Amino acid sequence: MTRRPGIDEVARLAGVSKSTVSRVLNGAPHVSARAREAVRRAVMQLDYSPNQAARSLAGHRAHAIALVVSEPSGRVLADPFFAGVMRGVHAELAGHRTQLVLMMSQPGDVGSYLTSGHVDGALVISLHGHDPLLSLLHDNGLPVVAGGRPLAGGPVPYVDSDNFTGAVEATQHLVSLGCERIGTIAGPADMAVGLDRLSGWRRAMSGRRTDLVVHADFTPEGGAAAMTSLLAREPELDAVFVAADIMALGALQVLHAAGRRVPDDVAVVGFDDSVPAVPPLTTVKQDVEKFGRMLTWRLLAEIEGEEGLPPSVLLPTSLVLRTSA
Amino acid sequence: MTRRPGIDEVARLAGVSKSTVSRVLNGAPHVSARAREAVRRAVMQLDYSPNQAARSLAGHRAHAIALVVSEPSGRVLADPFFAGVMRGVHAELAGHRTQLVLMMSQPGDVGSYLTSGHVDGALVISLHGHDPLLSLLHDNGLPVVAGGRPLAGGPVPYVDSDNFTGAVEATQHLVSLGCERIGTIAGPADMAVGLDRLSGWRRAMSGRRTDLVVHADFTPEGGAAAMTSLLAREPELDAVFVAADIMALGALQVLHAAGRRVPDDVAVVGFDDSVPAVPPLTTVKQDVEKFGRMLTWRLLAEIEGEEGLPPSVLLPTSLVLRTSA
DNA sequence: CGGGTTTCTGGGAGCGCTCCCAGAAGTTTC
DNA sequence: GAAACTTCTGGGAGCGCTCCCAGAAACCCG
Repeated sequence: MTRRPGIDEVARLAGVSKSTVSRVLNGAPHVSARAREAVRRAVMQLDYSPNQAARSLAGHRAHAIALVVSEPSGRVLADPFFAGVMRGVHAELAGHRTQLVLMMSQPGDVGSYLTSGHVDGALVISLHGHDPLLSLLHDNGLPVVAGGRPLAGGPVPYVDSDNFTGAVEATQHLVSLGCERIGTIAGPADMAVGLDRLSGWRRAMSGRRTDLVVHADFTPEGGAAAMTSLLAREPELDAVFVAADIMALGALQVLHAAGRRVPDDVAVVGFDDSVPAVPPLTTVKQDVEKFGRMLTWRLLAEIEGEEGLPPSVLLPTSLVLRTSA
Repeated sequence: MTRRPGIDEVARLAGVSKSTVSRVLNGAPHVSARAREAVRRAVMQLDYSPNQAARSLAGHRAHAIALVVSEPSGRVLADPFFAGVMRGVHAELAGHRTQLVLMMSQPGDVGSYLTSGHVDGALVISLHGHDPLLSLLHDNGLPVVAGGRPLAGGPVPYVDSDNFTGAVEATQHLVSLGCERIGTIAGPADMAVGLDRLSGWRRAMSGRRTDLVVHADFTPEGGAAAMTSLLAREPELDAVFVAADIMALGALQVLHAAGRRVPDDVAVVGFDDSVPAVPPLTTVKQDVEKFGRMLTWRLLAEIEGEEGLPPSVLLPTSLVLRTSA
């Protein structure tokens, strides 16, 4: 590896000082067009790329943000929801000269790592229960935005989908179909996304039987187990609202194996619009890429110290009718 | 944000010099047990965490590796294969005090960024065609390991699944079932993973009709389109080897919509064992998490300058029999 | 056309570590 | 008991930038 050129080499070649090169690189004002052009050419010619470590050290900015997956299992990585969010994060980051550092929260060390100036801010996703991580970061003055409403509340801004309304619409659709015994495979009871979708189902079910609830963990296996138990509890079940397409995949397998036709015997509505299934799922669509973009935009704005930012953002959902209900 | 303690504060509290603290932090030899313990306590007490930027700058090590997704669309992010790999990468990285920086290759800038000492090495995944990225990095002396055999060959070590053998087994299974008109939905023609699985199919089909090939792009939509065109070309089709479960999902939808029963009318074998489907897919299983771990282990070993490393690794696959064939 | 203002520029301190070097302390060997 | 190690320790240069400061150059107005 040939030694990389430094900023002073660029400066020498361009016939200006280090300071001027630095200004050009950082888009600072007060640089003549001539100097700017000379630097640009020198950079090109030397294929210069500034040393990130030195920039961070001198500039007190890490030029990086963390995406913290607050879940040891890494389950969320396999979730199409996460993939979409990540695409959005990347899209928003493009052009910001900011790197994305991925972390999986092993309770304990992550907090102090993050608050030590290694990143300029953090996106925390898949938050469970009353995880103290968020307040830890916030109290240390690190800009943070949560992906999904934190169950514990608190001052940390968040971006979330309108899970409640989405669930209401999904369930109302099942009701309007004339279904009588409508169950739900809910998300984890320690996540807002799980509770909000369940609340939506409850709301739309008001006046009806609301005991057909099984919580699962946003995995296909969890969905399958939940479906099995729902079927055991109510063999006459004729509809189910599944709080995530990924769980619906498992549920669909169980229904198929049990000889129940979908939608004729059991109508199914999912959430996320993230996976193709047989039969194609009627589901609540959310724009996950936008979710990721909003999250990132919000964090970058926070880092830049912008004023008058909305505390939180709720993204709309919409029901997509297909075959399963 | 209260000012973070520096290494000299730790040194003062522990009653030793900066150098000694540094040695303890980096696990260097020649430190007395007494000093080591004193430093450990001071670190604890101050909740000290070293400044990464300064470490990198002074130590000429970034303490980070990049995971480069060589695909602008970000398609691969949504692939369960990628999720598994990422879990493996993380697992292997744990305990190595090394961060994971995620990059999506926008041809051009990535190369010079990576070779500028911002990371100690790179994992390049989802390589298409004769992408010059790999040789660019390698020629600049950056440790690199490819995830999936690079089509262009070259000296870069890689980790891959035994796609050829997997495809042979999958196809042989269809043949042994007595299927007559066996098609394949192959992966992209500019990726080794696509070509190798296709070669496997061809090999197992020797002596038979091998024109029923449609390439697709590892997405459900691509799989659906390919299935449609296959069906149009050969309505009597009675089996299909789909080079990825994620594409099989789309294919299954098309078969279902066309009124073809699986496996009675058309037998389907997938690859990856990554998604639950209706009916459950007979598929070629690969251990993606191990894939990620191997990749990372290999890269870290390369960075450490270990000798006698295997040039490349081929992971075994196995056929999992379920309902679809 | 002189004083103010604004735009541009270079010099150089210092960010918080690592790592080389040289010296102190402790251990072995004949 | 002196020489020859080995183990431990502190001092301090320097990694490659950013950013503050002060001075030079250009511009503006009455």
